[in-house]
Amino acid sequence: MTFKRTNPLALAVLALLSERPMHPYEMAQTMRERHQEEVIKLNYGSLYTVVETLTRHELITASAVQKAGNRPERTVYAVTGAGTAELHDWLRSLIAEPAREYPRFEAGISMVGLLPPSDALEVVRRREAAVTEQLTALAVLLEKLAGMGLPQLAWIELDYRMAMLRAERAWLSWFATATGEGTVGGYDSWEDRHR
Amino acid sequence: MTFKRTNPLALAVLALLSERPMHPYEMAQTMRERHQEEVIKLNYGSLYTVVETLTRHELITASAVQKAGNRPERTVYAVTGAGTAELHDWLRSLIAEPAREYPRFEAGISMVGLLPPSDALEVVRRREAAVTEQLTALAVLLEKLAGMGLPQLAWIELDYRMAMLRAERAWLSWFATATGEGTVGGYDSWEDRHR
DNA sequence: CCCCGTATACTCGGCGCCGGATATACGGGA
DNA sequence: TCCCGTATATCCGGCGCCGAGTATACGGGG
Repeated sequence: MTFKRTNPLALAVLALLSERPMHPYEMAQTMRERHQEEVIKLNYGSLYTVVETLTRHELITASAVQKAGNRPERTVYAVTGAGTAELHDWLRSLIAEPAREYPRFEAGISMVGLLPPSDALEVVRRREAAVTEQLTALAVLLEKLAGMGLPQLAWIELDYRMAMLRAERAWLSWFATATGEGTVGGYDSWEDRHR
Repeated sequence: MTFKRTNPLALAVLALLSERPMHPYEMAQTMRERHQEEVIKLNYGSLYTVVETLTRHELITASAVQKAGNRPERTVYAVTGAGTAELHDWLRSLIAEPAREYPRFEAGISMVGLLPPSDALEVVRRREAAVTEQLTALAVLLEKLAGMGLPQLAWIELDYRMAMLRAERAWLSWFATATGEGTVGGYDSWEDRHR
């Protein structure tokens, strides 16, 4: 069976191992240091599962079993040729081909008519505030990274995320206003349903 | 153990059953007809699992077992009081509180430096084209729904999605241009790494 | 009247993901 | 020297999700 590109954590593993061989725990540490866990969900349990799966598909191999002092053994892995190929191909398709991902907010907002308009207005405003907070937090982080001398390419994903969050905030602001003024299409029957 | 709000399909089930009692297969049909599967991932296997879980938590109950002709038995479910409360509360938190969702594109673009600049430019342009296609497809669908007399509130999630897609397209366009011109921060070392 | 494709309605095995458990080593304070 | 909190490194049971499989009924063409 061919390798299924499900968990992006596997992508991170391939990327890390193409720098140098590592053992799983070290991969996790490195991801933390580089703020990669902001972008790719990291979970120790999943990490070991992913490493095992990659090994089974011969995209990485156990290159050594170290034993320093009396510490538990640690298995060091290295990327194979097929692994490097997989990394690049996966990366290209990840960027080139948008994938349907079913964001939870879309599910929520699609049912907003189930809430009374006043409640809807309140929760949307709360989200707007939360998004604004995320934006300022990102701006701070970005300031810090740029201050450390990192080039834009090193935090390009944060740039993207900020653009998306700004767009979301603008939409939320519009929707809140339209709901408050009662100018959103279908407002009258919406209000009628809730009395 | 308290009910975990993981699968949004459970939200759809609660919403459908607060209209009227249904059996699982009918829920699926209804979701299809209303284009809900565009927003919430529908899978028969998951549907039955979700229904069972909701039953276990007494958010819905099997209200009847029908047997029409010689067809297989079908179990009809109805929402309980606790279920209605859960629906509203879940909905409110889904809208009010942004959840980290790790979009795959963020993972991809964060590693774009691993590709040579020319390859990066190509795949980003391809995504830009794909996003544009999605936008025109959505515009067509939206035209159709509006033509059927449905109010804006009935397709508000498509409105949101279009706003997000437009923002993404704008960002992709900027990034492609900056990469092509070599004006993205860190371009020189990026190019150097790939010769 | 038979055949076969489609619709109806659900079932089931497998697998990946998660979070908590496990076990040892190290370092600093009392 | 003892204790305990933190770091190191991995393991494992359970569960939810997925997609393919099953079985019957209906309806239209030949």
